[in-house]
Amino acid sequence: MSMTQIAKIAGVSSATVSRVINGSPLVNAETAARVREVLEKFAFIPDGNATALTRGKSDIFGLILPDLTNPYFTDLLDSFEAITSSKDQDLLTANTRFSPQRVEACIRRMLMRRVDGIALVASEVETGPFESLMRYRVPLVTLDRGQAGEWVSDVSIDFESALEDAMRHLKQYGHRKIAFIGGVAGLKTSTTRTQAFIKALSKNGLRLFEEYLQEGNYRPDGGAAAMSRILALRHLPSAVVTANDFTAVGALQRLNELGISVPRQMSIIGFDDISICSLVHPQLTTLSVCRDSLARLMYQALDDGRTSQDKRGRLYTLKAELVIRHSVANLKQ
Amino acid sequence: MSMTQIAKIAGVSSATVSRVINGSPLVNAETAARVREVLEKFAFIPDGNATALTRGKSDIFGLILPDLTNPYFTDLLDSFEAITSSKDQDLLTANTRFSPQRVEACIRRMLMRRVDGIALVASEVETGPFESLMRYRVPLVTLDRGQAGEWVSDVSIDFESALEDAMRHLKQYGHRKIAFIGGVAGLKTSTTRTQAFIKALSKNGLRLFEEYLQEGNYRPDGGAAAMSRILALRHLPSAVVTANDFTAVGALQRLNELGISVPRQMSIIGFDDISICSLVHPQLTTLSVCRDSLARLMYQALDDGRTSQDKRGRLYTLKAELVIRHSVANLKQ
DNA sequence: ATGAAAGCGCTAACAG
DNA sequence: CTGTTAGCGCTTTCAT
Repeated sequence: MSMTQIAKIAGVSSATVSRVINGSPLVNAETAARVREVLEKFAFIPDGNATALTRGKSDIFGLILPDLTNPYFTDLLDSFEAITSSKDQDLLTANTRFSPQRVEACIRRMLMRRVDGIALVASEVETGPFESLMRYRVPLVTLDRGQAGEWVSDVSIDFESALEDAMRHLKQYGHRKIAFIGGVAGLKTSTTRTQAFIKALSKNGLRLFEEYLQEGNYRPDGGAAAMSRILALRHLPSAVVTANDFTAVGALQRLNELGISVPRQMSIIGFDDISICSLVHPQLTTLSVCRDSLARLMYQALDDGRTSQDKRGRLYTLKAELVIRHSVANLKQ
Repeated sequence: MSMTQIAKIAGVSSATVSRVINGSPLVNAETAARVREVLEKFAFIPDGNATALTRGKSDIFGLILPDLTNPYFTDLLDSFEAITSSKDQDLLTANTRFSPQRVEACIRRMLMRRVDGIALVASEVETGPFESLMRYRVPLVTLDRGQAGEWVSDVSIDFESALEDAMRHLKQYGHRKIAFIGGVAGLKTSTTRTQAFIKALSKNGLRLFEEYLQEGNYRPDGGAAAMSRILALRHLPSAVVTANDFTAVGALQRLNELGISVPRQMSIIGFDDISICSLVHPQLTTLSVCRDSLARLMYQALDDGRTSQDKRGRLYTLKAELVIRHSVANLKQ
């Protein structure tokens, strides 16, 4: 069933049908009613491909995520989908599983669909793809890259100030020896977080112990492994801060396995505030990143890029907030 | 940049360019090479909307999920995406958040995109939408509805045999008083699971206590609330089985909060085997549903519907497997 | 207020 | 092997 057929049946032209469907005001009320009747009778659904073809835009957005196993990202998806679907737009989702090749592949697929914008959350990607993307003039927004460019915006979490808050909290509670489990060494996001940790330490006049800087992989197993390494150290820290909650949960699990009491014998602070934080025992103190705000910012960046005549991408920053639960001990009591 | 332009530059017709792009064998190697050169030079990406329009199919699949907060569903998404992207197909994701209205809305959007198939995981939906869908002849596959029809297949988890395994396990360990936390009353999937539990009890010669049948909501808070209700009972069960892991995790959390030791004072068995199961303490014994198999089955059902001339949908069943971890006590020791 | 017609970018007969 | 051509279904001037 096509618009032309509907038109024929309703005794009008396809142009009129199109106008009715798109709510154009320049259609006689009676005609419109008649058309609508036919439309309903045949439960007509216009072909979006044709629409996209003529309009040159698709009302589809693309979201590229690195790990659908991590609630942080699926929460982001959740929030992002809520926005697009509320605007009657579609969402193309892709998962790179940390593979740069897959990033290329799905960007290409999205470009084929002529998406109206791409939200790229794949920190492992170098600048290469972006430059090649520019020629297609698709609004792009990235997460935690900390740099913008033509057609590409970025929203970054303010790790520094968040980690400062965490350090202050730990310091107040009497912690002096604090370890950090980061992400995969080499990735830019990992460096950012580790540097932020180091800076936060010094800002609070806390000493940095090299062996307290451990590498993780943003996943629980990495957190568990790093925790084991920390526990093997001659001098144990009293608290561990992690690059993300998923890591923290893994660390906690290892501690639980070994019968080491949290927070009595070891304190933990995570990052993100994924729902598991309040599902595990003890509930995890963490630095909360609001995924709704994140999604809103990213969507807005994309939308701005589409709407405004200005091609320049912007830099957005989002604060994380310390959420105190039960994984940090007060050593001063 | 369009195919016609590429054609002009390469000094051929757009048909030839099309052939080159689609790897048609009937193109002279030299011509092909020349075209490819131009294609590369301009980093040409064909317009998928035009392709979809002419071909009448889009190479897009739709996946409709009820709750992106539940790892069970995002795992399914993960697996499903792996399949589609490996075939260079796109995936439109939608989240209904348990709202039937949103189901309608996103089905409509997917129909507009002329998706090649829809995987609908939204148990709360009545048959209505399906019948109206049939007229569009889009392959559809549902989860846990247990019925097929024209153009709609279904893959269902075999709750009965899974729960029988669970009951046998509990019985062997000396459990006699077993509670069940189900889903939202009224939903078909909930009834299915509760009935399966009841049947499994009787198959194992175990007695059913009406007050041990508690309602949940498939989410942790529902599990926690139900657990509280169970704990308020005069005669406590020694074990609790839940309709899904998310519920079990909530129940466990409540138990942990109250200082009730699992499994010493209360045993738990979940359903699904989401990753949190091995992240919480103690690690949860559960009935594992392989999401990869699930996704593969659903995809296959969709693909069959597309390929085969036979319009009939099929019924698929997937077994769940008991995974023994540390949340069930052996009362006989 | 409505229709005719051109065209979006691509594919697939059909010719040659 | 390659080009011509006729659409696919919709939107959008431009007339009327």
